[in-house]
Amino acid sequence: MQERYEPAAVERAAQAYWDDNKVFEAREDANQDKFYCLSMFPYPSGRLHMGHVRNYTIGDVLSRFHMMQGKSVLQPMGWDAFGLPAENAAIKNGVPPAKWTRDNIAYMKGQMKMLGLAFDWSREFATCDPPYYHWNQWLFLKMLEKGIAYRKTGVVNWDPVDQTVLANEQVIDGRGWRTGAPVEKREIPMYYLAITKYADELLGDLEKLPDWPERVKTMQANWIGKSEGCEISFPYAPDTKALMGADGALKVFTTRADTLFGVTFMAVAAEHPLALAAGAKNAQLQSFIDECRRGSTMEADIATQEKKGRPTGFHVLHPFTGQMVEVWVANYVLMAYGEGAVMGVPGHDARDYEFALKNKLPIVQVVKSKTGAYENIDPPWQDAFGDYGITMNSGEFSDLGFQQAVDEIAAALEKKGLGRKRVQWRLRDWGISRQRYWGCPVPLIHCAKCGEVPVPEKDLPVVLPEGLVPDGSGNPLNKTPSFLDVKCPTCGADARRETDTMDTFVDSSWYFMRFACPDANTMVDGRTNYWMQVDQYIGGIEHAILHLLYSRFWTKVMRDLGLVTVDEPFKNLLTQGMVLNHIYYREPAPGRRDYFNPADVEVLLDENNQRKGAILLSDNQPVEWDGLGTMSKSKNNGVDPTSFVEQFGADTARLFMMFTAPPEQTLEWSEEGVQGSYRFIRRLWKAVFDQVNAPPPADAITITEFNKGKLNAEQKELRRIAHHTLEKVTDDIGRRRSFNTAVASVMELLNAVAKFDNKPLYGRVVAHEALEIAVMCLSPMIPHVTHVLWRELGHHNALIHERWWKPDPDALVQDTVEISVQVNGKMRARVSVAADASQEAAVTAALADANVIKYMEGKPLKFSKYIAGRMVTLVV
RNA sequence: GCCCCGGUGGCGGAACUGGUAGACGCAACGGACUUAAAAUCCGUCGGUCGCAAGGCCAUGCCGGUUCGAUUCCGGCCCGGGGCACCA
Repeated sequence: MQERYEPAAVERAAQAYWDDNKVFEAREDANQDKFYCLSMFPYPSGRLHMGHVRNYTIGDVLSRFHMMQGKSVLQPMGWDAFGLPAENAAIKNGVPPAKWTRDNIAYMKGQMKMLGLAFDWSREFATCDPPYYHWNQWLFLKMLEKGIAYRKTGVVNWDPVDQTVLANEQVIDGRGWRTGAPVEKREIPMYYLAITKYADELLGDLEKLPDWPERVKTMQANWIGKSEGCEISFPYAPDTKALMGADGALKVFTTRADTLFGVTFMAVAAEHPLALAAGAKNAQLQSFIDECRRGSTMEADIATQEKKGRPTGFHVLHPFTGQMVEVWVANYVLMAYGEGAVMGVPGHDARDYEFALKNKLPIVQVVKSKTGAYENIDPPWQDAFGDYGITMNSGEFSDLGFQQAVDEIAAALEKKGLGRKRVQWRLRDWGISRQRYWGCPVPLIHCAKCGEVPVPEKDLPVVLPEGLVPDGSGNPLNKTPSFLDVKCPTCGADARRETDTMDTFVDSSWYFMRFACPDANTMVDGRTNYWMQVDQYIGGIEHAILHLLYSRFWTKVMRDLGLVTVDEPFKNLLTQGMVLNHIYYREPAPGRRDYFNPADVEVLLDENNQRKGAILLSDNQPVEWDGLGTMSKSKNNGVDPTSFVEQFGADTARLFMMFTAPPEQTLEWSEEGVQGSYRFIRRLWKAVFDQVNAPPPADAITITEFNKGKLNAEQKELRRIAHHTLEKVTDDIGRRRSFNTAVASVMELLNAVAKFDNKPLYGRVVAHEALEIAVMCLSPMIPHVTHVLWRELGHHNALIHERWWKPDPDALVQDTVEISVQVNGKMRARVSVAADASQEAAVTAALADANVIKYMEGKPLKFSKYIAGRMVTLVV
């Protein structure tokens, strides 16, 4: 064994062994437990960033750990290959998206291989491969048959200069990113998937996911947003009857029917039919409606914009009092939620209150608090009273609690035919049409005679032509006759192919099922039922809602079509935190910033070890610090995985990421931390080197039942630490997924080995066993170096093929334990008691301590408790 | 604006079910080795009072529950993620 740790040689040797022996090719084996471990597949953006490395390392640690538990492990990798950046690159460089994407995949795959990840590459695919997206199209047609996929209009961002639809991220301050033209909202026909049909199940089945983070489930539940409330109809007043040309009513949905008597106005969205009809008769109102139609479609923008409204001049009637209530158009009412109209109750809703104050509308109090606050205050008071309380000023419905008021009002409305209780979901159906080239084609044909005709199954997949180069002005498929021109499958006449492609979330909604059977000539096969569910899914918290919800929905649709047996795709979910680095810059001119990579900057500390500034190493001149941010090209604070591995090796990168922060938290990059991880691996290498290169021990015998009892106290203690470490690491990786504490405990073990005297009889055997445990425990995190060290410790079997050891119960027993003693909640002493001491014995020992006696001040004991192995608490 | 999460020494973090706050690592400081540097090894390391034993303060801020709160409850401040066409 050589004394020096050389990561490049070690990693080459270990990777060669794994490749040559196809160690990570997964096999379906009915006699073994299976473990399907999946990291979210990447978008092939060009190069791996450290966030990817972190994500895949977490998955790799778990995969290797479960392999060593004797499970049949599947850890696949693929590419989420359709999407906007490829089109942007094409616009910039004139390269077809397909070529750009496939080049990126080749480069990033090389980077992944360098990291020694235990991927089964035989199952790799990209979502832009026709044999994959074939089944997007096939399932879309099945959904069309079932009525889950359907057509309706939807609102998009429209760039009037480029005559093209823009993604939200292409809208900058309300203007098109390329043209600078003010963006308009435009309604166009689109295809939708009826995810709302599954709203109840998607909400209820969150209970079937005990191993998901609570916060993700909460976010999903709030997103689905089940509200129980009332639908209420406000009949048209005569003026509105005349406008709309018929009897009718303005429908609203509310969760606060108890405030119905507080209605002082109605508000409808700019797209509401009543608004459109009124606008046609009133130029001023029409210009306000036009103003609302400009600007962003994003909810965050709508919710933060100034609340504006205009009266329509038309009225509806209150369902109980018959009073005339004026209808307003307001920019904060969303057409997509509920009925696109709300009743305005300024006394008891914060947004309505703000709106009423601004527009000088009356405010009426109809609920008072149970405690007396907000009782009969002359409006306008300082704020809306939004809490539940007791109704007042509500005719026959006064003096009721919230639930009773809602129940009685709903019943009365139902009798009049003007309302009923119902459930409203916040969740909206999923619009999947994209007016873009680089995506999966929607398999439909438009025929002048037959209308919209599905592409027959035998003609699937509809293959996307790969050589086109978008130029930013619309979808190039619309200029490609070879794609566009097609015969109608029904009547044979000339017809036109649909040019919309699918949202890329479709591609990622079932890729995890295809990894089970990437070569199948059906969508999925029996192997999918073998591998599903994904036992462990790992990815960024930014996917907590959309991707995970769409995948759950898609899985349920496939289940209902009889394609799979599972109804939830991901058993256990880990949402990993982001990787941050420091940001440094100089401002050579106002508004212009030059950013510097943290690797080229030295931090200056003051006498208290506090950061006082930083200088650029190349010129020793100061640079400004702008805090921490995600690694990005624009801030020049990225760390390139390839050059990192060349310098330190993959194991150091992996160890640093696993040790520095728990997986769910953000991770701050630190050059010193990297050095620390590298140093630890060198220490481990040196410890094994010292062990195997010392002269052969006279006591080269294993720890057996026979001689365990002959160990001295120090040897027993090292064995206890070693087996305790094994126990803790097994639990930390297997149950808690707490990799940083697992590493920390092995560090403690190695510290103990360093202090250990291996000269006496059995000493070297005990040290050898401790090092074997350290190497095994670290192997999921740093697989290359441990692969080599395991061999050096005398094992013929490769470490990845070893079964994970179980701690020796004999090694773990302790005769006495140190416990703490609290008097009246304050720590006062530590005493030693037998490990199996009773409460009585422990309390007696505690009461004998001098410091305890001092703080008891001779007072009688009122209460005592022994928390086994930890502490005694005494109250006087 | 709405939903969710987080805040602990100079720094990253630990404390798993309400029971020893600061494991492990980094930085810093002192020492050994060295012609020297690097590397390595040994030691100190929240604040404060004390010769010491030991005491007091301290987990973003304010308040509460409890024998006991980083942990539970209420209110606030700050930072981050998501908001449906970035993926």
